Amino acid sequence: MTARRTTSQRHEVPSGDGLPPTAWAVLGLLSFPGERTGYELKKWADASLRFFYWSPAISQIYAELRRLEARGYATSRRSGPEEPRAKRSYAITDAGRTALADWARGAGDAGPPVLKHPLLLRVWLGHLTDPEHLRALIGEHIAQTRGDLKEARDALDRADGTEAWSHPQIALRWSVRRLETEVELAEAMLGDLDAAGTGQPAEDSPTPG
Amino acid sequence: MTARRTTSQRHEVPSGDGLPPTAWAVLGLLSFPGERTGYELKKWADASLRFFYWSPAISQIYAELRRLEARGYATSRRSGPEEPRAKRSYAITDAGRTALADWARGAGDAGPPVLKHPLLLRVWLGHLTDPEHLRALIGEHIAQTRGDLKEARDALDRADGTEAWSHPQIALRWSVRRLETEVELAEAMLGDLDAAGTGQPAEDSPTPG
DNA sequence: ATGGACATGTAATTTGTTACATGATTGC
DNA sequence: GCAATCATGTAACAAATTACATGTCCAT
Repeated sequence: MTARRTTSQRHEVPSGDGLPPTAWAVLGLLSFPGERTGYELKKWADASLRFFYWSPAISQIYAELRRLEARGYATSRRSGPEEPRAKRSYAITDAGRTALADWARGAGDAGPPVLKHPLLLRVWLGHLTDPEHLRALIGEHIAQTRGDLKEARDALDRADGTEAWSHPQIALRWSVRRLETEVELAEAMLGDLDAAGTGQPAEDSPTPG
Repeated sequence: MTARRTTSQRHEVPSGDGLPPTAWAVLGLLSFPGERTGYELKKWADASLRFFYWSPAISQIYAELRRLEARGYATSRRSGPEEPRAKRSYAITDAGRTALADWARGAGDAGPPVLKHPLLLRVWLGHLTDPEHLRALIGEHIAQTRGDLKEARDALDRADGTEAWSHPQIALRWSVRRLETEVELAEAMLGDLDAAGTGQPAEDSPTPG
C-alpha cells in the first residue's frame, strides 16, 4: 500500500500474552494510589481518561478487571464479605506494576493516534446537504466542545499538585489545549465553508508551503 | 452517570436498519463521481479519510461493500465477465445517495469525536518511566506527525478545485491544521515535562481562567 | 414502600482485525 | 519465467457495545 503506518495492516495487536491498550489504560487507572471499584473506574475514565484516550463501556471495564486479575496484575476484595453482588474493589499488584511499566516504556509507538470524527465525515459529505444545516452541526459541535473544555479544566483543577499526579496533570493540560484548538479548528472551518460558498478557496489561506 | 454524552451508554448504534458510521464512510467514498474497487477505496481512505475518520481494514471495506450492495445502496460489476476473482467495481445507487444524504443531515451529532492517543496514555503513566524515554517517544510522535502532515498537504493539493471536491477539500484543510496543532501540542507537552521535572507547574501557564 | 442512583455482572451481537489462500497483471 | 503489486476474499478471533437481569442503599 502506501506509507509506513498507513496500511493498518501493521501494528500487530498482540495475541496470546500481550494486552490491548485498553487493558493497560484500566491497569493504569489502578496504578494510582488507592483501590477502586469498576464503577469508580468508569466515572474516573469519563471524567479524565476520555479526553485523551476514550472511556470504555462499564461492561468492558469489568471484563478487563477480570482479565487483569486472571493474569495476576490485580487483586480484588469484597466489602461485605460474602454477599453475592457486593462492591468489589481492585488494586494493582507488584506484577501488574512491573508489566505496566514495561508496556509504558515499550519501544516505539503503541500504535498511531486514532481519530474518529463523525462531524468531519458529514462536512466531507457536504455536497449532499445544505450549507445552513452543516453550519448548525458545526455550531452544536462547538458548544459541545466548550462543555468538554469546562469538564477538562475541572478535572485539571481537581488533580492536586502532589508528585503522583503530575503526569496525569500534563495529560490533562494537553487535553485542555487540544479542546481549545478543537474550537478554533471548527471556527476556521466555518470560515472555509463561507469562502467555498461565495468566493473561491479561502481568505486566511491555511496551507502556506 | 455524569454528563450528557459522557456515558457511552448512549448513542444507540442502530440494530436492524441503521448502519454504523463506517458504512456511511464507505458509501461516502462511493458518492464522489466515478466507480471504484474495494482496493482503490482502501488506498483513498489511507490517503485522506484517515486524517479525520480512520481507515478501515481492507477486509472490512469488502464486507461493507457487500452489505451496501445487499441493501441496494450500491451496485457492482465485474470487468472480465465471469472470472472468479476479477476486479469488481462498485457504484452508488440512487437509493444509496438518498440514504446517505439522510444520514448526513441526520439530527444532532452522529456521536462524539473519539480520540485514542496511545502516546498520551504513556505520558499519563509517566510516573512509571524515566523522563528521557518519554521525551524520546514524544519526539518520535512529532516526526511521525510531520510525515502525516506532508501526506495530508499532498492529498489537499491533489484535490482539484472543481465543485464536487470542495467539501473534501475543507475536510482536508481541517486535517492539515489539526496536524499542525498536533505538533504544537506535543512541543508544549515537552515544555510541561521539563517544568514538572525542574520547577513547579509551568512557565507559559496554559490554563488561564 | 417506592423510586432512583449505585453497583455488578451476563448474554447476544456487532465491529473490526490479522492471518491466510488465491489468482491476475505487469515490468524486468 | 519470476517477483512485485494488484485484487478479492474467507476464517478465526478479538474487542467493544447494547440489552438485560439483579440486587443494594438511601431519601422521601
